This record gives sequence, C-alpha cells and structure tokens, in this order.
Amino acid sequence: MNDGAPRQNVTADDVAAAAGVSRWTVNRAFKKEASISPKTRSRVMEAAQSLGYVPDLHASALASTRSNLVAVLIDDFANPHKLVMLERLTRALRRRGWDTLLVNTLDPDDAAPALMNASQRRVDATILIGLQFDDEVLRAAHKARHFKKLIIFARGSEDPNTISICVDDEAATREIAQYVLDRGYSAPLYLAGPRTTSAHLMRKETFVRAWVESRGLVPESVSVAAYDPLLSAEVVHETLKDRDPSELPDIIVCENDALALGAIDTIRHGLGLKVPDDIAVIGFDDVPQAASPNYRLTTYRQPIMEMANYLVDILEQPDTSNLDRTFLGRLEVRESA
Amino acid sequence: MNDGAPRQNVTADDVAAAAGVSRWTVNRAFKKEASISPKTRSRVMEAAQSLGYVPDLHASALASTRSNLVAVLIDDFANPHKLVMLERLTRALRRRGWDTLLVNTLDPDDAAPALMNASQRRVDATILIGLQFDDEVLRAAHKARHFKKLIIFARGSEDPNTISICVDDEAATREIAQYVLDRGYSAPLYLAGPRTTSAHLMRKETFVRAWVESRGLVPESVSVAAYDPLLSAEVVHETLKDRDPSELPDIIVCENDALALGAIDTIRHGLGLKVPDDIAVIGFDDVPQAASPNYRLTTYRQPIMEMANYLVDILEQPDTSNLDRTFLGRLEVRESA
DNA sequence: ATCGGTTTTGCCCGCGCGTGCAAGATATTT
DNA sequence: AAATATCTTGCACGCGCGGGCAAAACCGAT
Repeated sequence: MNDGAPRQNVTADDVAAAAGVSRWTVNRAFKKEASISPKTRSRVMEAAQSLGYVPDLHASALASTRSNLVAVLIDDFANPHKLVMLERLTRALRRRGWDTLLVNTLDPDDAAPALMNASQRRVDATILIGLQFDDEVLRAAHKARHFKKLIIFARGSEDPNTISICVDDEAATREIAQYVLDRGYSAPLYLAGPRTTSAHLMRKETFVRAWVESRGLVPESVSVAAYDPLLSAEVVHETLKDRDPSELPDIIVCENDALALGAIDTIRHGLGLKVPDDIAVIGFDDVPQAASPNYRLTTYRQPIMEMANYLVDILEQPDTSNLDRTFLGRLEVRESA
Repeated sequence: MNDGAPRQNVTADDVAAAAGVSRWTVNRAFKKEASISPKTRSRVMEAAQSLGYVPDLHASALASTRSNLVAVLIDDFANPHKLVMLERLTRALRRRGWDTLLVNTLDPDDAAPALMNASQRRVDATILIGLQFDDEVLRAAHKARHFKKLIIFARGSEDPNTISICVDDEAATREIAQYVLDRGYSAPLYLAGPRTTSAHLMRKETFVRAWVESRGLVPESVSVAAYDPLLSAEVVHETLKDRDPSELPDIIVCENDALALGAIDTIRHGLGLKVPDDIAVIGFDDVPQAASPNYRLTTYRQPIMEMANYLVDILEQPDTSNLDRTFLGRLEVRESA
C-alpha cells in the first residue's frame, strides 16, 4: 500500500533507510546536478515515491542561501494587463522551478511591510509589477535584508540598485507617433497615466517630442490618476464633453490599453461619437479585450513572454549589475485607429 | 548609524546580546500572545529595530507546525473576476499575517506538481480559485503531504475532504430567474461555462428547474468551454447567426460576467442587434467592467470581501470539518436587462 | 520580612536539509 | 597488475527558531 493515506513527516532519513543509502544521498537524488550514479538515484527515487517523500523547501532554504522563491509585488488590479503579466510571469517562473509569493500592495502603506515580509521569507528576488513604486518604497526595499535582486518589470528605472526589464518605450512610442502621422491625424490628445518618480514610462514625453519635431507644436495631453478604465472614461468625458466638434481631437493616443478602453467607452456612450470615424484611439499593451469585437483596438504589443523568460534567466545570474534590458514589441493594427 | 546599509544575517542572538536578554525572549517579543513583560518587549523591539532584525519565517516554519503561508491555485486568467478574487483574497490574508503563494495551473499538467510543490513549502492551506479542479486533481491534493486544509473558493463541492466557500447559487439563480420572469422575458437562452465534476456551480441546473416550474418548458442552453469573453462571443455568434429574428432569444442568462461580456459584444457587433432592446443580457459576479458605460450589465454581485474574511477566519480554526459556508449576494440591476 | 501564587525569563532539544571535505568504490592508464 | 585518476558516497556541523518545562523574578497579603 504505497498509495494510501499520506503519512506525515516523511523525511529523507526514512527514504534513506528504505533505499539502503545515507540521508545525504537521498537529498542528492533530488538535486539536479548532483554527483550521484544513475542507478542509486533511481533506487532512491523509487523509495521516495513509495513513501510519498518530497524534500522540504523550508529546511532547504534555511540550510542554504537560496530559497527558490521570488516575491511579486502588484498594486494595480484594475489594469487587465497586470493579470496578463502575472500569468506569464508565474508560468515562466514555475517552469524553471521558482515559486511565487504574491504580495498585494494596493494600499500604499502595505508596501514597506510587504517588502519586510518578503525578506523574512528570504526571497531570492523581488519583482515589482505595480506602479506606485516611488523612491520611498525603493528605499524601504534596500533597507530590508536578504535582497539579492530587485527587478522592475515592464517599467523603466534609472536606480542603479535595480534591474529593469521593459519594452523600449522610446522606440515604441516613435513607431506609434509615426503611425499617427502617416494616417494623417492632426489633432492628437495624449492620455497619460499617473506619474511616479523612480520607475516610469517615457511614453508621453517621447510622443510629445516626436510631435513637436514633425508638426512644430505641443499636442494636448491629460493625465489619469490610475490605470483604470472607469476612471479613464470619467476623465475623458470631463475633458471633452463641452467642446465644440471642431475642437475635439481626432485621435486619442493612450499610454496603455486600460486607458484606451475607457476612452472608447466614453467616446461612444458619453459623447455619442464613433470610433474611429469621429475620434480614433490607439493603445499600448494589447490586452485580451483589445481584440474583442467591441473594441478592435490598435495597440502596441509587448513581448511579455520573452521578457518573463529573460527575467528568469537573470535569477540564475550570480551578479546583479548591468542586467537591465529593453525589448521591442510591435504595433498591432486593428480598427480603432 | 542604525540606518545604513543592511547588515546580513542579523539573528535573534544578535538582538539578544544588544538588549541584554536571552534569544528566546527576543523571539517572544515578536510573538503576538507571548508571555513577556511590556517593557522587555519594547526594549527588545528597539534593539531589533536598530539592528534591522526580523524573524526568519523559514526557520520558524521549520521549527513549528505552522508556516503562515497559503497556496492559491488559479487556472483561469481570462476571467476578470478571478483578478478581483485574487485581489480581495490576498488583501484579507495579508491583513491577518498570511502570505500567499500564487500557483498558476493554467496548464492542467501543472496541477499535480503544483500541489506537490505547495506541500514542499508546508503551506497551511491550499485555496482553489480556478475551475478545472476535477477529481483527479483533488485526489492528487490529498496524496500530497502537509495538507491541513483544502479550500474551494467561490465554487461548491461535495467532497468531504474539502471546505467550500461560495455564494448560494441556488438562491442567487432563483432570484435571477424571478427577475427574468417579472420583467416578462419569455425566451431565455442559458449560457453556461465548462462543466467539472468535483467543484461546480448549480446555476444552470437551478435556472432550468425554475423555468420549468413556472413556464412548463425547458429553456434553451449552450455551453462555452472556458470563461473567456472572446470564446463566449464566438459561441453565441455561432449559435444565433443564422436564425430568423422570431427564433432569437429575448434574453441571454449567463453563468458569469465573462460570458456575458462576450455575449453583449457579439449581439452588437456580430449580430448587429441592440442590448437590451433586441436581446437582453444578465450576468453573474459584477466584475468591474460590468459597470462600464459600455456594458451597464445587470448582474449578481458576490460578497467577495466577506467571503475572503471568512476564509481567513477558517485558517485559524484547528479542526477542518463542517466549515463549508454559503453566502448571499444581491442583484445589481443596470441597463442590460 | 515571609510566604504562596503568578508572571516572566532561560534553556535543552530538535525541525530537515546543505556545505565541504574525506573516505570509499570504480574506471582508466601504462 | 599496479597505480593513478575519477566518480560516488558518508558525515560533522550549522542554518534560525519554537515547544515546553524549570528556574528566577515579581506581586501582594499576612
């Protein structure tokens, strides 16, 4: 009966006894690149299987300097793109043997304790995929112990203690600006998200610069306090509701899809106008809903899976310097612009 | 300089030395209900603060039988409601001192290893908020060691080894059915999600029964293979595209909002009809998008936060029997039906 | 000051595994 | 066949903390 009710607390010693080897040999059998003969390993594995043994990761983390655990901090649950990143990231991590500690820092006061907590769990890296990571949080992060790596995902950062993995915002935004110009739009409104200091996007700045360069004037822009479609809808409505048709933008260029979706909703249902005929919309991220028959959003797709894989590569790297990297995505043209 | 670069490996012994007490007293200071005098505690805490000490949770988990860690398994990233649940759950957990191990089981083959892995981390409970948890996975779960609690969140289960926390599907669906009847709809189409054996929803069955009871006939129903708006849109389109207007349903009752959003998209953009004038739509969950000006979806709201808090209550309970509980939500009436 | 009761503190032992080295077993070479 | 090189296995020690009990300190009442 090797299949019955799970016995509690099967340790490597039990397996060692069953397989007629020492405890250390048992643990070696479970270690990928250990020096152990194939046949002892398989004998051990059989014994382990029949006893229902698996190595205890807490003990392992305690005894060694690695935990195979990373913390993922997220504070932006209204943005559908975050879910996509979370999915890709956890999948990439798990495939290569890493576990994910999910930390919700929606409440800004949670950030510092959350970081503390991650360090209590000896995480091998902390990954930030939220947005409100201002200097204070970064400082808290560095004060906490056990921080081998601090990775900012899908967002740039110049902080030297930080590794940033993101799309090349400058190139992407220039491509978008070029597209807008090529299509003959002349009155863009740039819809930006909240601004933070340490970790940021260069999208708005780049778009403005590009527009100035080719048209000689600064495009209008508005900023939304969160990447939330509902909030975005409100802001766009407030901004445009009383305007004379001649004063309306002919395209709204959005910092990301969360904003773009809200913009489309408001254009149709708040202003009673058509997309793209009256006002076109262009997004960034290519969230799943962008492809829905309702939105058909033209948007810039980030290579998230590739970025996630690079992140996992980094985790194995011993040193921590010069690991920043940017990626190139591509514009997904649909009907909204 | 108690504020400089983090020293590595500050242990309770260091703090003990600094505070002039024994190591055990230091750890007691960090334990909520320990027998320790207030002034020793504050002295210890000061020393800890200035050394940057925090207790190591791995060592703690190893030495005791609790890890203060729970695993959350999720396999359904296309459903926006999952993000909401994840957010509420992690927040409720963190507020009461629990950490969350996020496990992506999108690939069904991942489920068993994922469970294994959770047990390797000695999680105090495993929470299922995905859907594809059929009998096989549950069996794997029980075979894995260290499973103190297996909680199925937002979904029913009759498995006796399992704790199910969900909305009262029967009551909710009867309320929906009554609403549909009261509003005078006569040709409903029930749009159901994928069926699993162990953990399930009783929504479709209840709706059908209710309809038969009051109208004497079985309503039409269709099932979608995943709670994915895009897939739902396709299925609805396939089902209705060639019908004579007289044969169209006057309302689509959806098992959840993910399906409902897709249905609305297709009604408008695939069939060129109006919601609710031509076909009304009613959902379940009240995801954030349901409130958007685009959808204005009438839907049933689950009290997720309340459910999450109950879940955390349960974690503290020593025994594991008879902890199932159902909750009541309420119908959020908007314009889609 | 003394005693019983109560609170607070100290400490042994063990949780399960990894590191690094030495001993043992095998394979290879001449 | 002997000697060396190579691979495989065993082991002492320590990672940082918690349970539970015994010693110590404290409290108020006599």
